[in-house]
Amino acid sequence: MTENELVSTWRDLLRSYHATWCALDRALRDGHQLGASEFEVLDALTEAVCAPDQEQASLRMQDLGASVQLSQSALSRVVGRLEDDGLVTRAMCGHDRRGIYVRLTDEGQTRHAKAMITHRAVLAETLA
Amino acid sequence: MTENELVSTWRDLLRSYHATWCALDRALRDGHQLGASEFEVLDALTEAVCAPDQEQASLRMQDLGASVQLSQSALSRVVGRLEDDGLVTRAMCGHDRRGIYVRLTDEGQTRHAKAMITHRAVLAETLA
DNA sequence: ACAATCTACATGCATCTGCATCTAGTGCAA
DNA sequence: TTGCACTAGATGCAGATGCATGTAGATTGT
Repeated sequence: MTENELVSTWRDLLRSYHATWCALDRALRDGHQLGASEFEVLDALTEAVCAPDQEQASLRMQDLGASVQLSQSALSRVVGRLEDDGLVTRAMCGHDRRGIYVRLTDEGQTRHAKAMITHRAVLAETLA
Repeated sequence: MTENELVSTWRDLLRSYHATWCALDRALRDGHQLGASEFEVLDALTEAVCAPDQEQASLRMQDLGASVQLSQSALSRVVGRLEDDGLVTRAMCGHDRRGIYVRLTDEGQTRHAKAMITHRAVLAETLA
């Protein structure tokens, strides 16, 4: 890949990323009172395969962090907002009391399910 | 493109974007005291093809805005920082006194030329 | 058992961003 | 000319982010 190809690949990437992210954020905010980051976290929680001895649909912060493009501090705050909104709960982890399990509430599942329709629609329009 | 393909395309896009942007920002900041947005603007100015009756390497804010993934207000502030840093100058546009021409200074050209090496290197590593 | 070290998550702080709005200048219409 | 709508760019403000650090709990070596 030549340097010029590299640069124009990067510019295309920037362009699609921004267009899609902005469209997603606006659509989710207008239609579902969710930011794009909030949705990413809900989406990761929904998709999480449950490990054997964990509660349903719950993930440790660090596992969540691995599926989401957010720094550790940003993730902590996004989860905080979701908790304030009643969409997730935080629970202590029994065998490692430093750990926090994040679990979707029923309302969280519902909100995510509705928002997902918007999300997929925006992707279909914008990434086409 | 199925919905699943769409979603995984989007996730890949998110991942490469974040990895590359963060790497760029860190490398440019550490090595050249420039944020990634500042570099984008310098890069756009450098590449600008000069319209007939305009000064060399200068662009109106709105033309700059078209080449860069920033809102109008964010662009205004990035240019402000670059000006404070002595890398660009703002000049009134003669025939439309609302308009502002942004022009690279010599130091701006020098700084961009050095930073470009880092920039291209990071792209080569991270977008590979 | 205890001290030192490491890990998980939260938080203070500075910075950056977008939205809405403001100011100044342009252009058209009566 | 005067008035009104429109455009270019700057800025107040609220919110989000990352870095550095803080706190509490776990782990390791002696």
